[in-house]
Amino acid sequence: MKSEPAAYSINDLLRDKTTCWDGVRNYQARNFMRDQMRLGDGVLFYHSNILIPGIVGEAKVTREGYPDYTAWDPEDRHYDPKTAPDRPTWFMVDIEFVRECRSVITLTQLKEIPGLEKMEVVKRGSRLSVSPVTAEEWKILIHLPQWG
DNA sequence: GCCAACGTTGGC
DNA sequence: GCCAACGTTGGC
Repeated sequence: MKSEPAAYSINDLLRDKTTCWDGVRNYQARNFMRDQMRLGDGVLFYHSNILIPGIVGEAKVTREGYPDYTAWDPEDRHYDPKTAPDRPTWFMVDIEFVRECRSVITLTQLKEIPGLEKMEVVKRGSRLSVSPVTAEEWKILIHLPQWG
């Protein structure tokens, strides 16, 4: 899961322990949260739009897909006037902090590791804020020395 | 700050 | 349903 640290960082998650992943307004990303993420699933927390983008920590899913209520809040930055009150368009999951990397697994490094070529985040022009990680990719990533 | 990539919108 | 215009994302 990608986040701009200026908006919400791994340290924010460390402080909060848990958070709802609200504000996603992209159908593909929504589908992953609504249909594929399951209780206990591992999550890699990625910082985007920063000097050194990359994976900075691990989290896990603590609540499966449910309606993102911010879509109905006119005061919210992600308000979606087209979403009917009784029929949610947007979904989110809850995640919980697991651990922080000792050092960032940088995007540059990710691009050099064999077996990660197909990861969404590694692809050029990738804009999906939520994307799946295969079991093989997870195995490679979770054993990197940056976890400490 | 630039710009490529790409999703969304809206006119036709 | 096409496609140009536009807006957003995000690496650099």
